[in-house]
Amino acid sequence: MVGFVGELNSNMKDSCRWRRRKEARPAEILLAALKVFSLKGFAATRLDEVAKSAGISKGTLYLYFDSKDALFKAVVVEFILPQIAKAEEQAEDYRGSVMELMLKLVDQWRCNVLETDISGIPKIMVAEASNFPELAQFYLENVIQRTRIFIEKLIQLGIERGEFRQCNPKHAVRTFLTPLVFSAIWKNSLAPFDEYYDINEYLKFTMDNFMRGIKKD
Amino acid sequence: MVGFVGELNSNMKDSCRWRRRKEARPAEILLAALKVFSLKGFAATRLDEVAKSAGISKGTLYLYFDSKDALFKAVVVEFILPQIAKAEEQAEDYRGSVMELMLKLVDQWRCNVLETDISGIPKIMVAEASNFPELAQFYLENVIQRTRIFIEKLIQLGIERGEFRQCNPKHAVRTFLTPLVFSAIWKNSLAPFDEYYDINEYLKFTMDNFMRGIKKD
Amino acid sequence: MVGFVGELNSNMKDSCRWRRRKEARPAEILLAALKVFSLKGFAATRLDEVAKSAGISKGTLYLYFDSKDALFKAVVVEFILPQIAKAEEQAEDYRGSVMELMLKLVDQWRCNVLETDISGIPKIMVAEASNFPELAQFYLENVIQRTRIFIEKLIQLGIERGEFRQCNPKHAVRTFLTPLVFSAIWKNSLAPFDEYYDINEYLKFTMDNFMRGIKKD
Amino acid sequence: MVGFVGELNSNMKDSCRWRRRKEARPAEILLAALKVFSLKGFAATRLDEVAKSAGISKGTLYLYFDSKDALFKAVVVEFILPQIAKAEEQAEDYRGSVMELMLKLVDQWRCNVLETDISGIPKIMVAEASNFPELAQFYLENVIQRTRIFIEKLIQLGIERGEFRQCNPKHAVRTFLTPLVFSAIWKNSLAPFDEYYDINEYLKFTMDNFMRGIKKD
DNA sequence: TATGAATGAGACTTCATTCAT
DNA sequence: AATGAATGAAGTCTCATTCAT
Repeated sequence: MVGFVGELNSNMKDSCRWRRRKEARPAEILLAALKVFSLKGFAATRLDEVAKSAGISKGTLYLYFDSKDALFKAVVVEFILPQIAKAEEQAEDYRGSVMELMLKLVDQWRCNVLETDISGIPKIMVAEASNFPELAQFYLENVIQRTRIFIEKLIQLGIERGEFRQCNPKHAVRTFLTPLVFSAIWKNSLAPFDEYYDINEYLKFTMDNFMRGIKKD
Repeated sequence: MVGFVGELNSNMKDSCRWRRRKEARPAEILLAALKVFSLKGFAATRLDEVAKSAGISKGTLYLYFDSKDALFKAVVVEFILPQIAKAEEQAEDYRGSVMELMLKLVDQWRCNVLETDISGIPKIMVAEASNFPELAQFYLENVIQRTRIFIEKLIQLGIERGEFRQCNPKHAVRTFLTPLVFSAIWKNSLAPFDEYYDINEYLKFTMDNFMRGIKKD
Repeated sequence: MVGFVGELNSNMKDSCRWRRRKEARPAEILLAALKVFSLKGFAATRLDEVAKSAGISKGTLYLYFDSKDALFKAVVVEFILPQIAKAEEQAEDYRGSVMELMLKLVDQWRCNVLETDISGIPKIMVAEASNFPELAQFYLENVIQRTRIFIEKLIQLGIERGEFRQCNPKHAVRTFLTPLVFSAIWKNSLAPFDEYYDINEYLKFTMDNFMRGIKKD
Repeated sequence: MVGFVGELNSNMKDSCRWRRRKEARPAEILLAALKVFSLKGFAATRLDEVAKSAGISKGTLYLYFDSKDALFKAVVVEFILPQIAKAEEQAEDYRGSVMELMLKLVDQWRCNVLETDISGIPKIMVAEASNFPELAQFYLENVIQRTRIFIEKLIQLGIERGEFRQCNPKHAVRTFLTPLVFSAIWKNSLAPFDEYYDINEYLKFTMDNFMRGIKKD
């Protein structure tokens, strides 16, 4: 439930609260911070709450992060970069049609991001971009653009192979990515107030419709 | 005068919480507040700044709005409801294919929302939903669900008329709306940091691809 | 007792606490701050205490001064510069021997600085110089060096007129000023713990001995 | 071992408050603390910095000193008392004129105090007196007054021997000591920001002028 | 109606002190 | 004896809100 960071803690029982845990602390703090930032946004997040949620005192936060700003940036940077890397790896040795690969990537993304706390990051980036310009810049360059380039190549390949119709890949990329990002944002904002809706079904439909629209013939 | 909004709230507890205090409409205040909230988010918005931007003193704000919360809610409610009404009107007397109507609605929405300050509202709703549960509830019921139902009927009609293939309209609605909402969110968050990109072209492509995917054959 | 700043308040009774006093506030705050800084030093001074001593709330301090640092600097700058100007004026139209003038200046200094709260400033400058390098720089240039140059000219004149023996004025200046500055420092540090001692008598003796040592023959 | 200091405190309440906890002398700690306290003042001194400067961990400080207060007091007491004793010894067997002895003492003081880190102590005493009343009391009794009495006897002797003119020794003592103490204070406060100035020359001049003023004829 | 000076609760942050190792 | 991670009290500073004018 806590995603990949949780693994670091999995062999630690609550009983060892008294243990020195310098190694594990940052990951625990980041996880707690991700949760609270995702829920409340940057300004409304109280460091007290993050600390309590991480099982430490407020002062201890400052042993690991210089400031609330630094913690926020670390949350974004530390959680998101491994996801990009992981996605790129998955694509590397793929054999098969571009369409199949793209659907597979959607599935990976669903498992690794959408269904974990990491899904909170797009929302906090979107909400706080103008308050953290350098972070926004960083995110754009290292996450957004990197992803766009990666997907654009696939679409280009699909066009060349005759899987996809002739079209502007720049638009196609964004059309493909929008439902993914949006479902993460929605899940962490209004979905809890909305009636139940199976996001899997949505992704399936949306992607199917995307492929119907973009495939040749 | 106030009744319009009041009616919509009639099924909410404490409904008059974000009603304006005075009859005179401080449109400048709401406009200024919309701008600042859209840019900074709720918590990072300073009432000082809103007041200055509206050309009044901070104290005067309190003649019209009970609190920062109330101002925020008023911004959302006052700007967004007329948009829904306007969209519904436009559909009413339409003669022509469903597809044409839907594309026309996209265009209307682009002019009336995306290219105005109103486009800031989806972002602030998404960012602050969990900090304003009643507002989230209100927004969902009066904006999101109302829009969904409206569009769902169109899609249903399209299917019945044989314009669209047989499919689950619930998913189709969300697939259709996602690019609209997302482009508004993006414009008010990361777009200013992104390279230039013509959002019109994006909407055209996305909607075209949506229609290619959903049309019969 | 409060010195020249007090005059600004002299026509205001306590009863008008409820009055707007934007004009008078800064002077009141500076006076209170001077007292507390003089007593406790910079770091040990609590803004709560300054505020209470000035009869205002903690937040009000920030309407007039950006930070504790800014308040501290303002205290030094605002109180000390007028003293320098006043001293220079007094010297301007003097007719008489240099020795008489210098003794008169000592007397003026005693009345205007030593016996007022302003005497606290040399101590706080000395104590905090290394924590406020720019302030130290400012103080040296605008207070210390200006005073030295002023006195050096007098001594030079005394030598030329044959009142004083041939000597290095650079050293004579410092020899003359040291007891003045030191008595201000002492009064605001260890004197309260010391046995009673008439500082007037000290100044008289010290200056008399200085003049005995420096006069011709 | 500890007795030496202990005896001096025997007439003070709570005298052992600033005694070292262990017998082993952490001379490095006191030296490091002297430096940092002299530079920054009491409150602005971080125990982290003292520890680092002494090459130990922050926790280790507490093996030797009960608190920051205790460390501060120990610094003052441990460094200053031996200086007094040393000065008194030097005077003991002196054969020659009082004037010569006094100038010799100035020279000793210059070597042993002014040119060492011990010169920082007068500044920190002056800066922190009111925050450490008992320490101020102790310093006055065991350093200031002891020195005054010592010098007063010399001056008295000088008057009796006809070296000095008839004058009030109480004032003469302070006039003699002021330049010494002040030069130590200055060196550790504003001097680093001031233009270069040879403090030796100053002392020579000042003492020469003092003697010119006080000698018979 | 409009102002803006004043407030004070509440947040971030620091750092002396503790204590399990 | 020595460490350094952890704590939490206390301070600076912010800003929504009030209220006398």
